[in-house]
Amino acid sequence: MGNSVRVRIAPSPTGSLHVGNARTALYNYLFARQTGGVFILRIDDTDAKRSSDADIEGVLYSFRWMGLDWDEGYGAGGACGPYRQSERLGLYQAHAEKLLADGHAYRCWCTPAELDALRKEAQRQRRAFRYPQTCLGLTAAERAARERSGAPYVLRFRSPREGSVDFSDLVRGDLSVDATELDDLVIVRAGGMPTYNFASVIDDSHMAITHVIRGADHLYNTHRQIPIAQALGFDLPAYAHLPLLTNPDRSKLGKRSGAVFVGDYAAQGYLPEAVVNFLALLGWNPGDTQEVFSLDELVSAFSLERVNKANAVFDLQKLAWLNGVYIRGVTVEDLAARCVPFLTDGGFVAPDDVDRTYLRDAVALEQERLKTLAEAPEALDFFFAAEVTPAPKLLIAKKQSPAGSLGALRQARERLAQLAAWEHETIEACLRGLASDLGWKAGQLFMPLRVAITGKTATPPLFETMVVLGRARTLTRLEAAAAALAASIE
RNA sequence: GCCCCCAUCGUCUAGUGGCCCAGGACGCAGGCCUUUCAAGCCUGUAACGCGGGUUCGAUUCCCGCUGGGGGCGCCA
Repeated sequence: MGNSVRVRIAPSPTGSLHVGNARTALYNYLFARQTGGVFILRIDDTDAKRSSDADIEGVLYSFRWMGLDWDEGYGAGGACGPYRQSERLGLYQAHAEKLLADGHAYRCWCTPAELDALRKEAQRQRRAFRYPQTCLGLTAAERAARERSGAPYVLRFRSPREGSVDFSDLVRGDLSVDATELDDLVIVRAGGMPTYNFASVIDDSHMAITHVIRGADHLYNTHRQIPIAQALGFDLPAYAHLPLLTNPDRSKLGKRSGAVFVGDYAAQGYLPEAVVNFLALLGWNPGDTQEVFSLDELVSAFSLERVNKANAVFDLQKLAWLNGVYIRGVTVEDLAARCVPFLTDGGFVAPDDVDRTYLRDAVALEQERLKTLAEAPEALDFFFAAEVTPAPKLLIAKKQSPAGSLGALRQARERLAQLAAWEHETIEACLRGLASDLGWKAGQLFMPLRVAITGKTATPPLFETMVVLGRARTLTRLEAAAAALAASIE
């Protein structure tokens, strides 16, 4: 297994996992699992401005939530550690010195302000900005003077000036960029921190990454990284650039469209299974008509060859549908357990005082109605509320008078109170009998009763609801509803 | 502005020269079922961006255009 697949996901610790990065992680995971390879997690935290342990945990939490476990890397150990770039500075420094010594890199003293002015000028002249290699052209004396001055400097990579940088992408085919388009990019910042493109190349090589699978927004970075890797004498990994996820307006998925973090979807009551399934289908398809996949099924069905090139709009409606599919697919016990956090947040049940049986029976009635877990509090409110307050108007049966409706409510209460057994069949027989005695259609009677015991017009089936609610609650609510209707008639 | 990439129903997509007057899914509309709402089932709606080629024949190949996207940081 010396040449087995090794892939990595390298998030920067921003506290939240962007769904685009989640999709990239998923594809890396699927590819690794399918090939029997190794899935590695590296923390790319070379931007010291934003990097705390808490931020890392936030990102890792989302990976775990999706079920993407990594074999090697941050928190899992491995032979290529440490897996946090801020702890690998010595390695980058050694490579920087090597490039400096062999002329592939040079010091640059240009200040951010100077560069900014240059960029603006280039823009004014309507041409692409490229670092003019000012500091490369310094005379030995000038260079010595700057070095003596102790002024801060960065290290720039000396990009090739001729030819082109070519590679064959696993999803997009042959790609080429003319060397004249390449800039002398900064590889080490003032202060010694490496930049993304530099640290990434070194780590991918040192961690023996065989396939770099990342978003298409990195396409140009690949053209910039290849010369660096070559200058360092590294073997190149294979590359696969994934189509971008976009907003409905086709722009790169970002803040402007609301929820973009995995955590947002968890909070909105989406199941990880649905999110994973949905993300997998954005940019990839199995070649047949299957749409619902477990993570394991994805592992065997996935293939880089079937990844698309065109960007994909992140379509909430399809996610919602898939979420419903999964909600209906899990066991009632499982669903009830998943609803608990939302119910406790809504104040409907106390975390440590949940009547599991009652909760399970109530959830069972809403299972095929819920689109998200977050809907549970509102959907189940009447099961947990001390009382419901139906609008008197809704207690009046269709095509019947207020007085007649009041009578029906009272009779229903009386008859139900006398039932020997509180079961679906007995309740149904009782109420259908009442409707028939009244000369009403069943629906005419059932709707007011539904409103009386739940407070709303859209609910699970009436008899099941009464069974779960129990006789006591049902009778109390019928009584209260009758009183409310009576009051409104006067 | 410059460079690169992409282009099938509103959306996710199948399609690799004839099987396609383009298939599936979500959505939407209608129907069935039915005590409401759902779920389920059925039916319908809707697309190959445009113009040139190549070919007996183009959604499929080539070129151009148009449109869209990404990149152009001492962010990743």
